[in-house]
Amino acid sequence: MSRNTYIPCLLNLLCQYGYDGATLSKISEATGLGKASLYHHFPNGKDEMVTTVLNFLADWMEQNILPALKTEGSILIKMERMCDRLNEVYAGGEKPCLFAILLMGSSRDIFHDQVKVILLKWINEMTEVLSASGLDTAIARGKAEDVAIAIQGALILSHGLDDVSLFQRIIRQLPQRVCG
Amino acid sequence: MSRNTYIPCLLNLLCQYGYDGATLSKISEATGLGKASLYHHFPNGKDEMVTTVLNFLADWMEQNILPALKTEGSILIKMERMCDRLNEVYAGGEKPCLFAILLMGSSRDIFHDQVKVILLKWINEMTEVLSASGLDTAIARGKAEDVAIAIQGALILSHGLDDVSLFQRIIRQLPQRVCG
DNA sequence: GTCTATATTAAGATAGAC
DNA sequence: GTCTATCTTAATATAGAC
Repeated sequence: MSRNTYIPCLLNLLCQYGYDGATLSKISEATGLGKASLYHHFPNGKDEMVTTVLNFLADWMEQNILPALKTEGSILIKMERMCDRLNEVYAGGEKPCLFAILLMGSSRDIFHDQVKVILLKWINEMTEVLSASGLDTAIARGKAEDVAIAIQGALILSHGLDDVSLFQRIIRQLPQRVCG
Repeated sequence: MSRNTYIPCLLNLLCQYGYDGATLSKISEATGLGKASLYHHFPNGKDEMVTTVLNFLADWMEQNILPALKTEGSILIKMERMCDRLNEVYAGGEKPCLFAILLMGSSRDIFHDQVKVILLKWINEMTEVLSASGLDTAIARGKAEDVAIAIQGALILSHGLDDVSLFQRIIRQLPQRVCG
């Protein structure tokens, strides 16, 4: 069993319980591995597990979001494809964003730099695509930021209000909104 | 010393360290009270401290955000006044939102209901103001949600990217955007 | 590569003196 | 109303057998 086997399980635990709440006991139970076995796969303990998950998410973005932004077609099409993938990974708004989770509270100092790199890559890529369509660079950057803001905000509010329809509406309207 | 004395200190600790990270030891040090003294003021421990802070924030909203929305003037003016207060309470984007913090991770189950009530009150109030100006109710509701989404998303991104200019831009543009 | 058993630390919480 | 001292539990982490 490679350590990659446990990444989806770790991601779910972190999303559900947060960094502090995802204890080694819970991880042990969910993975079916004893604590000592977890340290065999992740010698640096929980922080290494989280870093591994973040690397996985960075890869996922590279292989899903960025290709969606580079497909042939209009900006509208590109944004629709990206939103489809975001809708998948956030399970229609049911699943919170690990980036936001790790940025709040005690885990922030540990993982902030890694999260920042991922978020920046996403926003930079959107900015580039929008610029390439002839938009002024500053305007493109602002629109890219607005997309990330809307996604993150919609996830927070959907969880806070127990109403995924907020996230779903944002996902549906975003492509048009970026083009408008 | 009433327990209200310690609310600003508790709020800061919770915003900085999160629910799990704001330990009784840190609270004891920051307030200058021993652990046993903290239990004198908050017999139910940390959860009662957090609930007290949430009640304070609900009051703060009642006395700051809602009045701003009810001042004389156009929707633009109302929104500008509300944004001024939000800019204050979030320290220009430097300070994270306790609601978002508590909604993520292990504290979610404990405080979700209380947070939901506060967020709903805010959104409902904005919806009412927008409706009163002649807007269709569903449209008004959507715009109100969009405001909350933009604020929450901008706070997340500003912290994630170490760049409060995102929050400040959103705060600046929101009033116009709601009216557009 | 997985386990049992355990070490170490720190968390939340309480008793009882002053 | 605040304190010192202590209790209980659970967290991360490790040693060493298999």
